[in-house]
Amino acid sequence: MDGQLRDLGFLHSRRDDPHQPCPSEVTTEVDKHCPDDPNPKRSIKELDFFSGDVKFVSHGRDLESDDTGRSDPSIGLNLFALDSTASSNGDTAEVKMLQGELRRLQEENGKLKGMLDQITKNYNNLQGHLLLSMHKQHANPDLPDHRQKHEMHYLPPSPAAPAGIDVNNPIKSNIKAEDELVSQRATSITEPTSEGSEQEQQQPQGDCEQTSRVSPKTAKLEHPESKPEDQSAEMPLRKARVSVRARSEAPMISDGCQWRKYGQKMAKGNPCPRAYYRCTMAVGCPVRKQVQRCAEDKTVLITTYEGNHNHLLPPSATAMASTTSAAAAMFLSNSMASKEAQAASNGFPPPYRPPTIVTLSASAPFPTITLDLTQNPNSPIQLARPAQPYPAFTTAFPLPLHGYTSQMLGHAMYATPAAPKFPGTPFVTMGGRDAASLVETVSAVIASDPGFTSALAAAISNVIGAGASQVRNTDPNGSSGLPSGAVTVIPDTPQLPQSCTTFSPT
DNA sequence: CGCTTTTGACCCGCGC
DNA sequence: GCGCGGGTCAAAAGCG
Repeated sequence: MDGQLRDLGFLHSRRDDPHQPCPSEVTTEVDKHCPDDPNPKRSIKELDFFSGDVKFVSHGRDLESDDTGRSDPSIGLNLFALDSTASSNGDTAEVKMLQGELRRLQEENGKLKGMLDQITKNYNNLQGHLLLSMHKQHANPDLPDHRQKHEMHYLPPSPAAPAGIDVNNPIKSNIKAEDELVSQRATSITEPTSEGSEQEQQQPQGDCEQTSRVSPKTAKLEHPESKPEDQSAEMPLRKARVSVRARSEAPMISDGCQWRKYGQKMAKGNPCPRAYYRCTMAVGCPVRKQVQRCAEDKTVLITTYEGNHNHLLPPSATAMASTTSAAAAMFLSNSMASKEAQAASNGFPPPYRPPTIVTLSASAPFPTITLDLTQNPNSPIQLARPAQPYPAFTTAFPLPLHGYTSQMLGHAMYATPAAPKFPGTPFVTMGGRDAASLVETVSAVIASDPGFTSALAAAISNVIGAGASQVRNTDPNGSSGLPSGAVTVIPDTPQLPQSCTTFSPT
């Protein structure tokens, strides 16, 4: 998890927060999109959510890895260029002050690392408990009826989900995802093949893991000869979607996939038109997405995904796909056993008390889980250390970096009927499976903040002093020509080993 | 010229 | 049956 958190890279917005002035001292890619942008059309085109080649390396890591006061050139951010300049100016007092600050930051980094290690251990323990309990539940034929019926709602009617996560069987996919997360946490993730998915589902119930993945109920529902009335009665939710709410001035967020617009409609109750896109990365890809601005807040862009990709996704697309699919899986699995999840969550130790809430509606023909990246119920967000030297982070970076991973999910997650409105519908807390997709959701949360890049730049410049180095953002297309002093962000956004945009348990 | 976007028409499900 | 709204189609227009 250390690597995952450190590598929480992601995401920068091509179009920065419109409410923030373009940085002057700190030069970022955002500068390209200032009003004097020579290519204004491009600049406001899209908010790049999960650009795969965007990297972010925590300065703490730099400090730890290099005590000489020089940053790793491969990282590209010369955080300590001031040392030489200060020395050349003979300002030894300032140098000493900076060195003291450096030591203090190193100590802080060590503390945080220790905290992170502890969290990682607890997380792994929790995963183990969760998997164990899930195995027991699947192996237990005396499962309560309501639980079994819930499971049947979402079991796969088709042989296999084509791309990655078996969103039609979230328990199975979650188990797999968690297994792989445990075993390959720090390794690069390769794209799964659809053949792999098929093999998984077609394998006999041999070992314990597969027994847990393929329950007798699963096998029953996979056979089309099941009574139609049974299916219709047991599957009230014919389609599910994942909606992402993000604040952006751009007409569309860039999620790494290629989309072609095929329609636009005026939706009732919203003065903003709804645009319809289909994935064009592969012929016949069934994935659709709708993009519409929120009626209440036009700065909020609502992107709704539907369907499974039938092709492999580029790295830049897997983060969003994993996020949405994980959210969908969480939603489905949680809706299966909301009571159990709530009971379980209440038993979690404080760091793992699931922070995410889900609202469910049994009447929705198209239940939608909404990743709301526009608000933070835990506001105001503060860093763990109040007397911190990164004021820009506390003001512009809406992520609670308390060190407790669960709190990173401060943004609410909703499951609603198609319209992403949040009335006072009953909600349940998410179960421990949240942890499996924590990183993806966190990445989305960070991505949601269009001011993240500028905040990062401001924070760094605040640490090292203005003008020490130019801080640039990376161009998702790699065309910006990263200077040596640039902030480099690790591209391997942590992701689930599988990826698909979302799911359709039809 | 090929691809994408636009936009009116059409289809379908649902409620009355 | 009718109207409404959501979703899709497909011809025309735009663009590089």
